[in-house]
Amino acid sequence: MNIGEVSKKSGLPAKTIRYYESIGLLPKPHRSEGGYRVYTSNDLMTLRFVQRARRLGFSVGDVENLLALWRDQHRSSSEVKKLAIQQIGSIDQRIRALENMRGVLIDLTERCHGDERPDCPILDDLADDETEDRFADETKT
Amino acid sequence: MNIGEVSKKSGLPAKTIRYYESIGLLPKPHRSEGGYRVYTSNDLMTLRFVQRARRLGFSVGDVENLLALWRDQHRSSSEVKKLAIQQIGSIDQRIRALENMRGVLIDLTERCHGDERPDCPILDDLADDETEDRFADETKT
DNA sequence: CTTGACCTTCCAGTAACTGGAAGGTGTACA
DNA sequence: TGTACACCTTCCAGTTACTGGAAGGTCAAG
Repeated sequence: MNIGEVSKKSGLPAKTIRYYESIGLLPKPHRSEGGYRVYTSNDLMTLRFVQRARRLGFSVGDVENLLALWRDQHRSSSEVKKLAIQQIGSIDQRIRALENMRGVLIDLTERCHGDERPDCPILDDLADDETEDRFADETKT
Repeated sequence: MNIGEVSKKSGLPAKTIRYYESIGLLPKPHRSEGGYRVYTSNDLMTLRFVQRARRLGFSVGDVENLLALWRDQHRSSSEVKKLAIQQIGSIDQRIRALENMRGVLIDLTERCHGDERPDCPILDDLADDETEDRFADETKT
């Protein structure tokens, strides 16, 4: 299979596959006479694995670890689970941060009449000295 | 005020303030004899505004628009509200994407016993051909 | 007159791609 | 046999929003 085909079958853009190869996440595939990358169905499985792990929000570095564990017949499932649980933690943090933003924005838009007039609590609050803490980052608690 | 002071008072790192200046988000401040940036309390207000808008997740480009509206006495509040509502929409999207990831990960970790043994549904599902759709990106709906 | 905190510019690196240019390959069709 | 066209190659640059670090200038105190 050429890169275009595995790209379609894995859901990873060809550019991205080459990029993953260049950073060492993926092993270098065989090359045809003409210099084209040639992939086996095994390679395709790896690409699928990578694509799914990325979709779950794992960083490229994490995917590297997951791939290593996947290939290691002697891994313990606890190592894998640990990575997954860390990932859930970081996702939870991001969700909380976004929900904070969302809350403030909802409040601001509800108080803004949104018509021709220039006065606007959104801008006022962003500028206002007294409003300090409503914009604070509460994700550290 | 020198940059260190406005940095403390605005919550923006000095590096970031210089960076914002370099990309044209902030106007060039006056300079002292020795070449130090000198900020007025007006400049400080702008820095605070920027910092708060960024904390609400607005992109630097959005902040530029918000700043322009803030400075424009003839703006209509509807323009501001529109930006805020767009921002809520994009936050909602991101939250939904993260919640999808979270759901899949929770399910995977619940099914993984996490002990010494190597067998692990997390890796199996990432690799498995039959598992396709559970990893699909449902944020487009 | 030196120490130390603070400031300056500039270059490079981060994450994870993405776009585009310039050019080679492979094949189907006239 | 030619040529059109899709597909492939490498390489360089750009994206977002900073951040780190080096090399060196400024300023106030002691």
